[in-house]
Amino acid sequence: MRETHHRQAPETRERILDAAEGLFMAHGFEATSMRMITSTAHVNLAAVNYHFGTKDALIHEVFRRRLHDLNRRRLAALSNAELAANGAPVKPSRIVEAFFGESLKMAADTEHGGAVFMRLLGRTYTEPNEFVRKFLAEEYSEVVERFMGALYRALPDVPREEILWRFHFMMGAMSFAIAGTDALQLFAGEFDDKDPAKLMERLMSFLLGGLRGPLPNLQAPARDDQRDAA
Amino acid sequence: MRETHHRQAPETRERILDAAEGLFMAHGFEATSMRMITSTAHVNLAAVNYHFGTKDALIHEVFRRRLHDLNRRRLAALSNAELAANGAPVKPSRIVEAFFGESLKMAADTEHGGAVFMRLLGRTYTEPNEFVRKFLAEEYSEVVERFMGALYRALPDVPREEILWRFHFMMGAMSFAIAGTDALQLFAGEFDDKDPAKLMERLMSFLLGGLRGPLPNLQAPARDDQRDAA
DNA sequence: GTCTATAGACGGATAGAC
DNA sequence: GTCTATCCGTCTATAGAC
Repeated sequence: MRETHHRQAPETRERILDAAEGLFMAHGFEATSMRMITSTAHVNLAAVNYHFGTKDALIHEVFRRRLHDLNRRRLAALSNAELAANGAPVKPSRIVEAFFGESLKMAADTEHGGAVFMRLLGRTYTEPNEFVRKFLAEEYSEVVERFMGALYRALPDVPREEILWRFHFMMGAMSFAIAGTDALQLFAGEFDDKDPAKLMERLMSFLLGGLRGPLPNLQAPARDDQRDAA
Repeated sequence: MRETHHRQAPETRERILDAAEGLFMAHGFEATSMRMITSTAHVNLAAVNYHFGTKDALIHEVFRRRLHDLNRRRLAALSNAELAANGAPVKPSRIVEAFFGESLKMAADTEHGGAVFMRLLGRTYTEPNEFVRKFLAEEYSEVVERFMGALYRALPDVPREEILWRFHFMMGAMSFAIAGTDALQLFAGEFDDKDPAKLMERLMSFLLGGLRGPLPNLQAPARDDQRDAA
């Protein structure tokens, strides 16, 4: 593996990342060649390998630079909610808002490329590529742990597995919300209203409804002590 | 464009389709080469071009053969619910069950390859590839029209755009439900219980909760009394 | 750090024998 | 319908001049 040079030539480097982000979003990783990236970024073909080493390393860096920021904001939002709760468990709606609200905020940021990135991220959750799955899991591990812990404390009577599934479902809904009409064209031309603020309200309403849905009537396997009073 | 030969050599043809389906699911379209497909199917490399013409045509056929059946079942389920309603609008929960219930049924069919296909389909909803989006939209057009019409009749007081968005969110939740732990490994090893029957109850509970969530407080054009979507 | 040029592998597709 | 052999394009990555 070749050494990367993070500090030099920031301009070229950023141009490559921006171009790659947009092209990955539009065409996927495999269908996006280095040549497409370098010609879009107006840099030389060899510059990518010079700055990032390999295409995989470039992909990784495209995600790392945004996810670092996004997850920091998510954790900060959760910490704020916890402070406001003053020792009591945070309300589930606050937890959901902390996580998905920051997602949608970034998705609404069309000026600094957040919107492009979030659409890329949304589809990457279901990315088959082994190495992409691996580093996404690493980038998310702390956030998942913190948010799941908060939800367990907020919903002590709900089996943890149910909470995990519902969070998973919420991620799916958010993915599609951000992808909007770009991804699935089944409803092409039918979404007249794409105002991000309204999307936020629409999604939150749906997510909280789903989270509060009556628990399914499973023949519970008599687990011991799901009640962690924190 | 080369002519396809649907009736001849069904065995080879089916083996190719099965192999392609599995490999597309595991690695994606671009990362799956013709050579991977033919060696997995134990057929000659040239057989793919003989039977399907091009790789894109093969991809199309992988989807067509399953979607035809799936959408037929969805429409039949909706028709049954409409007959049972006897002229009255079908309950939203019945409509949702008709659509997503058939999805999960196919996802639970591990014997005839339905499970593999549904995981492939789930991630393909967010597929960037232009031509894939296009034929998916075509395959779905009738189903979308029928189900949206049923939901509009069932929820006459809910703005149609809200219904569209919520259905879109539901598709996202279903996608992730089917992808399960395979897609996103954020909760790796934490889903102990993958029983399809329980997944069905879990997902339905979430979807209906989301559908019934209070309508978001958009600066609405003063419609009368939309407290609840269900 | 940036460039040209190219190595070296693999991709989809086809020609033509059987 | 099935096979071998091959064309020709594109890909990632690198060597080496500047």
